[in-house]
Amino acid sequence: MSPRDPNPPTRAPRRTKDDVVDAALRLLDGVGLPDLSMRRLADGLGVQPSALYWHVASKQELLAAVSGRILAPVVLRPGDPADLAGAAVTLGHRLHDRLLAHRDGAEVVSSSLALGLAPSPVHDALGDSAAARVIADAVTHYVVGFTFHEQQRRSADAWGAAAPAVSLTAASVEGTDDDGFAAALGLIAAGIARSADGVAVARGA
Amino acid sequence: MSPRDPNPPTRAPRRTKDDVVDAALRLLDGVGLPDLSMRRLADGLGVQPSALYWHVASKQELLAAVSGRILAPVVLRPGDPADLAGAAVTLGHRLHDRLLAHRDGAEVVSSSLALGLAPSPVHDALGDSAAARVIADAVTHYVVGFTFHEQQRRSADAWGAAAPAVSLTAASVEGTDDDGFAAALGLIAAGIARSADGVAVARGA
DNA sequence: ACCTGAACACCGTTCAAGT
DNA sequence: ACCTGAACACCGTTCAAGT
Repeated sequence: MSPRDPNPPTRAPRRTKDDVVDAALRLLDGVGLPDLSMRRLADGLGVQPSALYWHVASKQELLAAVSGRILAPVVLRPGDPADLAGAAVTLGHRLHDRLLAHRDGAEVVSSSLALGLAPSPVHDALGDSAAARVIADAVTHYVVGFTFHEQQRRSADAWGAAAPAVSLTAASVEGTDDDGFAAALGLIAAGIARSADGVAVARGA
Repeated sequence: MSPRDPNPPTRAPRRTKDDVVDAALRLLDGVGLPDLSMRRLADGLGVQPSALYWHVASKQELLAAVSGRILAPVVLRPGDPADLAGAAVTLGHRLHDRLLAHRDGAEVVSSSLALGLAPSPVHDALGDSAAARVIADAVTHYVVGFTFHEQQRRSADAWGAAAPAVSLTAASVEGTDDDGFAAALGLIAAGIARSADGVAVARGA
């Protein structure tokens, strides 16, 4: 065991920032955002709470990294529509899917985006022309907001079955949310197709 | 001073739920959502923290009541456009204005709406036809999300002047946000006008 | 009807010190 | 480089008891 031994004596296992973000994402899925505390996270990693602050500067920065993980697959891929409207709709659905893939995903991403701590994947994918920015804004805020609402409804239904409200009016139990989601996204797409470049809108008081 | 004296001896001033909500809204404007605690609120009212729980069941219920106050003026008024697209745009601008009128207004309203604890004024104003619901969803989520982002940007700029980013690309310093906002809202309006009733949208993987 | 006092079970974050 | 130990300054909420 020379000082340069490539296999030094096994020391206590140490963590990397990636490990911490991994653990945070799994804890999020396990207990939800309200119960995702730095102390619980440290517990799961077998570490003191203060140790986390060697890896991340704050809880907000950690949640931004978690958001980055959630959003990573929201990109344009070969074979995707080349026109702005088509690409925007594709990205919108992909974003929706990713947010639903993790408990409270929309809420986590919503605040990270608002704080400017996570890059917006739709903006990144569509480029930074003026028209693209407007479209990315509309799609991103609509999808995140809709999914946030959707996820709260689901967890409320799951916890207490406090009267399924007026869900009788819906024909299909599972298809309803997705249909409403797709319809409004189509609305935005129709707006993109119609307004092309110049958008005129009357300012209502 | 009979037992039925209409002007009984002045007792210690007591609070109503309205007083508590008023104080919460003023405290929100003063210190922002992260520092709006039940203890601070109780302090301002000259009361023990536990006393608040006689008036409200939880902090979330209190914030929902605050949201209700913020959103109260978001209604259709005589003289407003009668068509769905025009009414939706008018309500969108009115909602935007109300959210900006209070510190962290968009964040407070965003979670109250997601939790279903505050009624959505755009949905209420547009009625509950299938088309109206889709439009109300698009407008509400877009406006709340955009304004949430906008308010975080503003308070970040205000606190630390940590590099105004790429704001040089914008011609007018103050008009920029509003222009982007109106453009995307116009996009949605154009979608409403175009899709009329039947919306066809291709589901991108 | 409205509130106090005291407690329960927690938080995020900092920082000197250890290895 | 990575973590411990201990503390600081807080939280939301409950509940018996007071007036």
